[in-house]
Amino acid sequence: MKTDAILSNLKEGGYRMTRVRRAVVAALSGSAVPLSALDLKTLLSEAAMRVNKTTVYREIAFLMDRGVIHEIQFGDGKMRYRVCPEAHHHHAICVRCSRVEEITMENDMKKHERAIARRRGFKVLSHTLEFFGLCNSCNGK
Amino acid sequence: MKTDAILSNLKEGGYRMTRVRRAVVAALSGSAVPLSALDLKTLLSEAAMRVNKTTVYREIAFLMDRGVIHEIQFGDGKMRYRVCPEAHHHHAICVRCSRVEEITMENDMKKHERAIARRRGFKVLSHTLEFFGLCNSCNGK
DNA sequence: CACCAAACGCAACCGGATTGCATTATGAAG
DNA sequence: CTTCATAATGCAATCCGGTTGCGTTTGGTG
Repeated sequence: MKTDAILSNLKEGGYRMTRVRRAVVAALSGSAVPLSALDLKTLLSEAAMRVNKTTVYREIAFLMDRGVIHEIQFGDGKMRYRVCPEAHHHHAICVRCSRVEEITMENDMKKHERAIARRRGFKVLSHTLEFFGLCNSCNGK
Repeated sequence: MKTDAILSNLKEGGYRMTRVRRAVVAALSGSAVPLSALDLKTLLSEAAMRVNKTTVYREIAFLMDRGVIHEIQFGDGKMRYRVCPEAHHHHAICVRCSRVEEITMENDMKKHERAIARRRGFKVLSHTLEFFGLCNSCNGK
């Protein structure tokens, strides 16, 4: 589990180690699926930890600012969060179980971005790419 | 302008032609940038048409159900809508002027989807891909 | 232990979107 | 032209994810 690595990094950065911070980082780094703010609050509550939703949102903002986590849009109006991977990548999101697989295709995307710049003078600064479908274990059920 | 074509299609489908429907379709098919529900309400109001926001939302749902328009996520918490193009495509969204250009790269995407299916058994049902950056006229300013 | 900023809790608030219900108006049938 | 069913509309209340202002608590250092 990379929870400890994240926490010690933050500690070295001079940030405080609070119960909420520990719990949020642990929940996010231990989850196979991206979590929404409410998901996090529910998880912590189930662990007998009383937390205010504002605190959850502020902890999310804190971790986002430090590049520890990033957000994913599922398209249902709720932001989901998960710990940042090493390199930029995309997601294959299972519409049944919500599990997320990471897809790397940066070489191809770079190629496309260059083509867009060349053909229409549009300078790409960022992009979002998500695949929705059925994961290996959900497919066929 | 394809407003008339859309409206006559709906009419043939047996749907009523109301002032709001006419105005919403005209606004969407005449706009270079995707419009939010509030954008639509404001536009209609400026055309001296008094409309309730609920009606706007319901008209959007109606047009979505019939495949006349589709929604785009800018990532700012507001859905935007625009008339469906003939073929599936993606967007290059200018972060300065919000203008949207259509990008077609379905052959490549199909290739990627097949690769994802082959390599990890993930069956892709749909995908979203948006490029954010500076359009030709905004770039360099 | 004392201190101060970071972190927290609470309540009120915001804005996009939805719902229930009563009312209006479209378009077809007579 | 009138009648009529129902699609469409308006209104008010509500939901829900997320934010803000402010007073209080707490982590961790001196």
